[in-house]
Amino acid sequence: MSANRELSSIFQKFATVLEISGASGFKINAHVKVARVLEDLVEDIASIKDPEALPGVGKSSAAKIKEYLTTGEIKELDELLNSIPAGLLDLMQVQGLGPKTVRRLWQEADVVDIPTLKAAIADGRLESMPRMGKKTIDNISDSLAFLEGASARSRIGDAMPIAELVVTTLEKISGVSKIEFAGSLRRGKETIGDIDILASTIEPELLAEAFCTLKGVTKVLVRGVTKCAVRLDCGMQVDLRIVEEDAFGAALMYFTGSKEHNIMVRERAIKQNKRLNEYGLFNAQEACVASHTERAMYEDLGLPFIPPELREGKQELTIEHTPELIQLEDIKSDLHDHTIASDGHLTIVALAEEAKQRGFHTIAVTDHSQSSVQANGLSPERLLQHISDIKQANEAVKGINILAGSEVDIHADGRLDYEDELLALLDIVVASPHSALKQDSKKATARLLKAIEHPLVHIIGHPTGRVLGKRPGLDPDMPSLFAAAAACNTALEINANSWRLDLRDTHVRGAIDAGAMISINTDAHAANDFDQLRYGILTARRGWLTPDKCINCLTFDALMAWLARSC
DNA sequence: GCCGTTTTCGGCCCGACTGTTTTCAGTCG
Repeated sequence: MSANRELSSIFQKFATVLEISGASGFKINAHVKVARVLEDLVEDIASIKDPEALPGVGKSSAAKIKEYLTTGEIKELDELLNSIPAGLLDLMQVQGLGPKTVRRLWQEADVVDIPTLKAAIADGRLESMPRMGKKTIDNISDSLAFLEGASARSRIGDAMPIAELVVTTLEKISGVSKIEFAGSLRRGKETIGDIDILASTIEPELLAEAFCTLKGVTKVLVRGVTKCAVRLDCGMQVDLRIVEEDAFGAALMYFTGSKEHNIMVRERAIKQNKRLNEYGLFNAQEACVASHTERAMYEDLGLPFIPPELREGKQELTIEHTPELIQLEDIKSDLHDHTIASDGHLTIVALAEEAKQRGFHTIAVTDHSQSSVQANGLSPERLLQHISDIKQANEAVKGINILAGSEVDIHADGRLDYEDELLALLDIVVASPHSALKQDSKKATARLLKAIEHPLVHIIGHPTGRVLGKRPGLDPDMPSLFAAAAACNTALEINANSWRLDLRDTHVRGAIDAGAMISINTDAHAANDFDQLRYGILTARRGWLTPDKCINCLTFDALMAWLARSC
């Protein structure tokens, strides 16, 4: 919900202002935590009577939330903002500049924003400040230049192949016994800040040297004994940690995070009179009781193994058994794909052959409908011909079932882009929003509800229409969509394309808790689009999805029975 | 500011690296 997003960024801003103002770190963290809770909240914050019931939201934050919802502002924040130059908040985005330095720059060198910082560097004003040597100033200049050209976070679809290339390159270096990526990438987050690589080696110098001279490295940011960091030509930062092999599990757990998960696990250790850090789990006598594998660490803490995708500091520590989360191998069909009939690059047969190679028993051909002119959407006449072509291909291609379908546009008012008589001829109907993606929340909710409740619709494709980093997409009341999807047995899609990942992770959890079924599809337009399925799986796992809640895991007969269900 | 299976008060994760200083503050994750 947009109010959730607004309030989340307001609390984040609050935290930054508090930092610059020199407030207690715990108070700052409390605000960051509230920002995070609001960002992940699926329900509309305005519909929650008592925000204090949310974990991490106390009396004071709840009052601020209510104040904002009623008046559109938070007085305390406004007063704080008035006490410092607004540009100082931008300065906090510069790598290497923290609250102390920003404050000093302001009070001792009249630096109030990025332009005045640049001017201060140019006229040599900073050089006279204590603890401000040439290297520090050079680093600030470098960070400023980098900040101008960089986008904040990378999509998982960009980061994953780079991380895998770094790992496969470095594992060949002499002495390396273990190497794996950790961090938010291992947790499968849709966007990644930087890539964390963890390695064990008997020749650390050799590995550090190989890492710092990797192809594409434009700057070595850190070069220590156990820690190195580089920046790549694509703008991404990669960190390498070198750890003892015996402590690999402890380090992997620590550097996989999330920070919130680590804190929760650490607190659990403390309650058991133990101490946990990146080197292992230690008892009261300081003896290491677990460190080699993550599994051993969790076990000693009395926890089942927690899959990395669940480690977000939410309810994962309350589980009694490791949930059987969905895996790539569980997917037996792809139910949303395009051919050259609309904007795809493959023929029906080529698409089917590609799907067969991936081990699917079924592929659905769902080209665009008539209103998607930009995507060469099919007129009713062309669709009729297409259905005939698909049925013919289904006869010709052995070893896979080809379903005749459509990705039919959901108009702004919720009507579908084909008449019911035509839709009834199809094996499968995926209904998706493609236009009017800025309409208000109320209209978007009504629009999507109408599509979910339509008896001929099987799946809602990329329900919000968001594109990561480009457009936020629709902002409907998600819980009411989940309830309707459960009641009508309409599946909600996780579009696996890494630009979309829509539904997002938190929505997946909300949908399955409400009893709705999920469909994970690649929306393939070309052969290698099938490779993106892994990102859909990671998002699904982050949403605690198990195979029994996903229609793509059904056998062919079960899938056909599900498609034949009545609303 | 938030929280509670010892607690409504007293904790709140903690180590590595850099740059500058000469023993450590600041930043990062």
